[in-house]
Amino acid sequence: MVSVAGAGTGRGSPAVTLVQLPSGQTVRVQGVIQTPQPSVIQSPQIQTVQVATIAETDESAESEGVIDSHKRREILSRRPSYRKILNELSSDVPGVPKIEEEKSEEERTPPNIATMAVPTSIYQTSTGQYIAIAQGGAIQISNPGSDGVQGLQALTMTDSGAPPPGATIVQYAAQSADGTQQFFVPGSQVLVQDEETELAPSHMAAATGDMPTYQIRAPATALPQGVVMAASPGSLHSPQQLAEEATRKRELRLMKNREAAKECRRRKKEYVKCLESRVAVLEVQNKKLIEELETLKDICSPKTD
DNA sequence: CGTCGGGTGCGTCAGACGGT
DNA sequence: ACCGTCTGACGCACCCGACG
Repeated sequence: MVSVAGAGTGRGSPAVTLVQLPSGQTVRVQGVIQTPQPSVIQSPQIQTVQVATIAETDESAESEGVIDSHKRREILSRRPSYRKILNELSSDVPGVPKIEEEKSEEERTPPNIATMAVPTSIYQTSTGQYIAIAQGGAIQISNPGSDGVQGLQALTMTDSGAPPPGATIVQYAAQSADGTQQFFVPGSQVLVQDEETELAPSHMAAATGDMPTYQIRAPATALPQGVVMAASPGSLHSPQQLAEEATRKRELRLMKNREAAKECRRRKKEYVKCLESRVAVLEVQNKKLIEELETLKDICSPKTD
């Protein structure tokens, strides 16, 4: 699980130990005695761990009477942000990767767009994705909430044999297909029909490799079923329109929350991995401390027969 | 082969939290 | 105060190995 390779353990020079973590990551661990920190227990790195384990230390805190009930309640009710905790960990431990801060849409869009061939139009979908249509007709989708690898998806335009009147089929390889997606393009609409969802009502994300079909339609008189045009509140009149607007808002909220939940789970997994790595590192440190303590004991109190 | 239990991922809801 | 985001909790579906 964790392999340790000693390197430069000579006295007087900083002892460096290479620790092979389960994830394959190699971490350099310095000899603790040479480091300025007086005690491992008082290491500032522990503070961030305490944030996540406060609930478990509730009993001891109560027995000590150090924290009054109000304060404790306030602390207990505060949920940890995996990003914050991990970033605090990262600032303490250089080897720990940071979770990238979410950038504002204005900030994170340009790098993706910059790699494109001067798009003539950039649109945002109802799922938060950005769609850029270049002058050559190429369509690229950038997913602001995803990794860089997934962030840019290339669409391929295909002229099938007999497309529906006024429709162009656009295909792209999606990393995950989560239900029907809709996005709106002024002058034309794009309807994503997730065949996986339609044919098999399974919600599992095993649709990797499936090819949802985009249909770009001209703003015809009748909208395709399932497509809801974004309407400004001022243009709503009838109760039916209000209900549709409420439904649309709810769908949008659910969609965003769905994505947020995915992202949260991803961060949580990353956070747990980080903690496991720290456990591995601290175990190695602890082992080395014990060994050094034994060595010092031998030096200070040689055996006398 | 059918069943059971554990593990995992997903969607949704509710509530806390932070920004405006 | 309002709104968007984040995250714990819950229920559900699916997968997989163990077991009879």
